[in-house]
Amino acid sequence: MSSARTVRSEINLSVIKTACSNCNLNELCLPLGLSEEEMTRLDEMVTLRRKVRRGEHLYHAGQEFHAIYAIRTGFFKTDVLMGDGREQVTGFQMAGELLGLDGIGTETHSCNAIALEDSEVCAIPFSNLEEFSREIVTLQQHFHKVMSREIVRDHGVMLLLGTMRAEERLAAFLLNLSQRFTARGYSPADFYLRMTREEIGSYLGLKLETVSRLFSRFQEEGLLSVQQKHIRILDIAGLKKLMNPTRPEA
Amino acid sequence: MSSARTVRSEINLSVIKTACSNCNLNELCLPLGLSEEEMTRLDEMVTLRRKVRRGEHLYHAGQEFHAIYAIRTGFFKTDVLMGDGREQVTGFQMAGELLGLDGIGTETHSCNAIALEDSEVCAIPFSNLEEFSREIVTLQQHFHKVMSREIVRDHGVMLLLGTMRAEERLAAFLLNLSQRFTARGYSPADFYLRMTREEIGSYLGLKLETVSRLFSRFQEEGLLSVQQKHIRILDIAGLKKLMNPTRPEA
DNA sequence: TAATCGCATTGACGTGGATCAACAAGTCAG
DNA sequence: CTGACTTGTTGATCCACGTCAATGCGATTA
Repeated sequence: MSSARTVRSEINLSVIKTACSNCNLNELCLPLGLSEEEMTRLDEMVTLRRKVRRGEHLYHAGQEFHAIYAIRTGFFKTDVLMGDGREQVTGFQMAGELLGLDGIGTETHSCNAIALEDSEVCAIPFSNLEEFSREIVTLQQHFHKVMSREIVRDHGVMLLLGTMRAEERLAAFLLNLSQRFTARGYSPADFYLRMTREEIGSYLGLKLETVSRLFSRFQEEGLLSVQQKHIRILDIAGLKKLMNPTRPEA
Repeated sequence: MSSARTVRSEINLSVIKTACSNCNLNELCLPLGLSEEEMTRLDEMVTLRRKVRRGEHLYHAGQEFHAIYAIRTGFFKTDVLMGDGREQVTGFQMAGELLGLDGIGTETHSCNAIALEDSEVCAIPFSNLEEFSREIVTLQQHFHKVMSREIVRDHGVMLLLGTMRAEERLAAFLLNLSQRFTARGYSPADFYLRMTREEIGSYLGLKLETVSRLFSRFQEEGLLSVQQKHIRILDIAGLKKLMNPTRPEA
């Protein structure tokens, strides 16, 4: 149906045409809720696939913005850097999630997006996205929801950073990962972390030593089994209780 | 030109029709960038004015979402509450800024919006906003930018909460307020805080005593003059230097 | 002008997490 | 397999900020 899928062989192999309509992520990603017909129209949107290898940037802070990226496979972190080198990780993103929303406002990316494992993304030129979302109401609504949910997620992180204690933060973090892995069909209780202790710490506003100690303590307490990056959650309820301590008095 | 502005006298006075085209805030608010003709079309959008008195909620977390609110006059805070009563203030909003973006994703507000002084907002039914932004490209683009900037702002708060020390946080907070007052034509250096020390502390991830002590210290150091809620910034450069300490070594 | 109330200031002291430091365990190149 | 390097663990100590408590101050009402 779309002759645009023909790829001239001399083109860089890491940049190839892709189609939402036969992507198994479309239930998690931008096309959610679109009819088959709308989805094939979405395919017309010039979406290029791009490979990003572990450690490489998908985009840099300061770089000009022109596309939103949907993660096809892999795992990313986004961060912002302070003048003196301090880093704040603002999020970890996995398959089906969008990257680059931060760039719309100023037409310049405001953070760095770095692959934590070899990954593949679909690039969606933003002008196309805006054009299509004027025509396809479902797409417009869904896109607005995605942005709004990002804002709500950020508020959750503020709550975490502003008012939770270290152990609550790590528990919240693990439960969040668990839930997202589940949504992707992976085990809720058994997974490999793609990020270092330092990156976890940066995200949670803690130092890597504190994160490491907490992992050890959670293990001692029978909540987790930890072998470096391999985590098994042994007591989900216990973790949840850590996060939501019933108020001491009253 | 718009007969819709006729107000039946029996209608609750706190809910009256309003028009963007003769609002002096339109350079800061949603209509930014619209042509005169587009602006008059925007007026057709059923925008109702609503008064919210000091201490009252504009909306509650959990309440059903149907409108975005543009602040006409006044000052708000938004916050999220934890099960055990801990509060995280997620932002302070002033004239021309939008409230309610958090509700789009789930069609339910995820935070509380509370007036810190007697205020007035314009309610913009979200379905209308989506409809109009399908027709008016400028409006669509501007709305997307506003949402994106909210995300970027939130990342800034994460940076603040996750990696800055107490004095850096307060300096950043004051400079941010100063800049926003300036954009509204007020003095960059002389203003009244509308929020308590506790609310500032909640926003900055600090306790009210720490905030109070920092105000005192900044005053001793000649950076500020503080008399309760009346702040005069005496040394903007000094505050900026506090926020961006040149790295000690290297 | 006194009484009440909410908010702000200040001091004394305690502590959660940071810092500093040593070491262990992976990982990768050759 | 070896050595170099990155990442993770653990202990000892420190300190920025929290906690607890007393006092002050300004606004409001009587």
